[in-house]
Amino acid sequence: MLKIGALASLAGVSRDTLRFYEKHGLITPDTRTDSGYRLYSETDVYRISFILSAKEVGFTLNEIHQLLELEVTKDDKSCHDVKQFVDNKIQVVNQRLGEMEKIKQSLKTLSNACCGGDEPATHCTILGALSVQNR
Amino acid sequence: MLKIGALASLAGVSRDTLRFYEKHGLITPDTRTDSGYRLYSETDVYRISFILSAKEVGFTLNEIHQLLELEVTKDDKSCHDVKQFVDNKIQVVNQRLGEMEKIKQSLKTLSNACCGGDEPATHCTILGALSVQNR
DNA sequence: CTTGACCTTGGACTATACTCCACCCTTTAT
DNA sequence: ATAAAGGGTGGAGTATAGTCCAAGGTCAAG
Ligand SMILES: [Zn+2]
Ligand SMILES: [Zn+2]
Ligand SMILES: [Zn+2]
Ligand SMILES: [Zn+2]
Repeated sequence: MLKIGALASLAGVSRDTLRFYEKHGLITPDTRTDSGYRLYSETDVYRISFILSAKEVGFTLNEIHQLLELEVTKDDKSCHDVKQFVDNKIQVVNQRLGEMEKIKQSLKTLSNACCGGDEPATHCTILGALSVQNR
Repeated sequence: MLKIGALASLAGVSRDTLRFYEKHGLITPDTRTDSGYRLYSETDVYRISFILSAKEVGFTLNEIHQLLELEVTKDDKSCHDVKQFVDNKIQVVNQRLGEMEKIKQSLKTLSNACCGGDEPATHCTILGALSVQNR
């Protein structure tokens, strides 16, 4: 049984983060001492590790919450369910990637049109382009 | 002279948004009526248009604030300054793009390793991979 | 003179992921 | 016995970009 500080240092997060995750349903202490201290099991280190790994590949805490539910109920879930969840996320990431690519192109167009010289920017095409109502 | 509702509908934003932008220094009414109503000049339509255009190419309100300052003081600024501002932003967008690309790759690797079948997910490689401490 | 449209301010709420704080209690060590 | 280390709760603050609401003032028309 680990107290919050022990789990925190084993898992590499702060005590505050653990309490935050608890508030958001990502982890719960197994019990409490009589004085109210949280007591975690050793396997919770892996649970935190799961959370951190999932965060690293771009899942939000909310999505991780859903993933953890998949994990807990994995006897009732199929690989199909899990894979679909990930594939969904890939779609979302792809979409966002497309948007950012468009933004980058717009910025490049803007930048390329500007002379970049040392004269006053009164004639600057960037400032000009932004001032115009485009849609 | 336009009251807030008129400017809002001309510019295609809400009255609340205009007051929000004012609070953040992006726009200020020319005057107020005796009763306290905000009065804007017609050219403020273009100012809002500038803000919206800049938002569309990915600038944050904070950055737009700086851009607007460039615009106002364009006699003292050079094209070089303006271009540099945009080029900076391109760098930031590029970095973010790289991060998201990495995330996408991780997700794809995860997805590809999963059989996607209808059997229980107890053996699922996705769940497995996330549980393992990677770093 | 009253209704309705429009305006004012201030403050609360949304999502995301925490961090930091005050104030207090418990446990451990000297 | 006492001090330090660690734990508890509740609430505020961070950044981003607003939205929504309440309570009240103003203005034109019927
Ligand atoms: Zn130039
Ligand atoms: Zn220029
Ligand atoms: Zn499988
Ligand atoms: Zn699987």
